Amino acid sequence: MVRILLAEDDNNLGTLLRDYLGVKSYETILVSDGEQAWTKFNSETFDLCLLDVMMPKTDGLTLAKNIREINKQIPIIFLTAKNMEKDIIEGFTAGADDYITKPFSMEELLYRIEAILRRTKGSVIENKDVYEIGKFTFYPLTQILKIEDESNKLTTKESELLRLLCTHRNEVLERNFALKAIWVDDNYFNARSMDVYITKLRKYLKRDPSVTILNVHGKGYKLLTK
Amino acid sequence: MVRILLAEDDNNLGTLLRDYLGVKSYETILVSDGEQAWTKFNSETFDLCLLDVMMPKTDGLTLAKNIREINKQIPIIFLTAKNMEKDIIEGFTAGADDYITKPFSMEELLYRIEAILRRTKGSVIENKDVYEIGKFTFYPLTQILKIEDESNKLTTKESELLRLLCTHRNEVLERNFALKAIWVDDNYFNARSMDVYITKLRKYLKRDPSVTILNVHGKGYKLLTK
DNA sequence: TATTTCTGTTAAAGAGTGTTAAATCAAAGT
DNA sequence: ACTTTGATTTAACACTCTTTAACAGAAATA
Repeated sequence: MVRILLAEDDNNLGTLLRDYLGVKSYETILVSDGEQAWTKFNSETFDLCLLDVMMPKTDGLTLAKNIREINKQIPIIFLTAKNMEKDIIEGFTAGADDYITKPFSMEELLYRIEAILRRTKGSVIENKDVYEIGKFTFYPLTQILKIEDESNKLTTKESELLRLLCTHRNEVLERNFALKAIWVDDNYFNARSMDVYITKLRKYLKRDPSVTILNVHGKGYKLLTK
Repeated sequence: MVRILLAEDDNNLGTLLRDYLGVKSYETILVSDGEQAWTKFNSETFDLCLLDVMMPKTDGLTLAKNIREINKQIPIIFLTAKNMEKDIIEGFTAGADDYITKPFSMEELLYRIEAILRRTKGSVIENKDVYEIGKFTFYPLTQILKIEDESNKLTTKESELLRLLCTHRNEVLERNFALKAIWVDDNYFNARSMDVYITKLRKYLKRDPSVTILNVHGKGYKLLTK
């Protein structure tokens, strides 16, 4: 059972998140300011912290700094407002941590959480580490894509994108979702970068013609294995 | 046989839905509050839940949460009032689930149900992935339309529209229905856009003169294969 | 018949995508 | 610190998809 400490002062959003994460079977403890969060953190054990940056008493960034002093491992995800200075956040999110910008969809947040847990804890989550794609076998952990005699070591970005396509097989993987998940920021240039990676993946996947990455105009991509 | 658990406290609407879904050969069990629904859910097996959000005893959202705890797979569609907070619903409908806003047409609901079953269970429904249209063969998944030697890769919109025409073969596909299904919004411009696509499809289908897309003035289109 | 609304068709504009190559960046070794 | 290597981003160009505009014709309505 994964335990999450959620510090969020907007009570509506807070309970919504707690309930949603609960449904997804994460045990989530909700507190509404930085001081409570600090107290909770010191009296119980958690696997992940979800901290609003703007909070009463102690703000999220300071809180994170304090938490880091006594625990260098625990993943921290910040919930930030859209207009927040990027520099400030990035200073704190270096390392294994991450942040997500309001407003975000529940699905997005869930993806971040799973991604981080996948990296830190080993396979708490349904961390499938083998995908069969037509004649290919894809090992996201080692980033290796095999077909018959040939074996390719994918780069990080290639592998992450292919993995997302796999988890959304036969349905549309939305551009924005993939961008936010892999590139964090979904600006024009990252979008173009992603296009380049789609081309790379298509090149790899050419050896089995029954495998296609289909574009859905204005939406995203669909991985088909006919 | 697909089994649906329908929880709806308005008895008129409830029986109406049950009968309609019955005609469409979904075995539908109707209950009128959240507690009954919970009891039924635990004593029998279902393929899909259709839950009114506002219900006596246990409301739909809470019920869904309970159901989720013991079954992570089953698709849940909420029936919601028009004025309900979108955020709240979306929080719970992320993932494989969906919701539909009252008032809705039966056909609309049916379309949602089929869409969801298509995604979750593999092809319970006429998730036909091949349609024969006169001398043509149409593969909606890969968006390919074949006739004899010629093979055309359709665009997303072309393919979706042709697919809808196929599922309504020999009956009228209503403009509004197609617009909502494909374009989401049924405003003037999208309607004109759809006209353009009808022209495109007719152009493709010219090679077999026994295939016609007939206009039904003021209603929609009918795909005929004589 | 006159008028309005709806449909058919074509072409253009605008936005999105595919691809290749060069530039930049970052890590690792010398 | 310098160089090398490989990954990633940026740039450039061609092309595709979708929407919008424009005009013409058909069907309904008064």
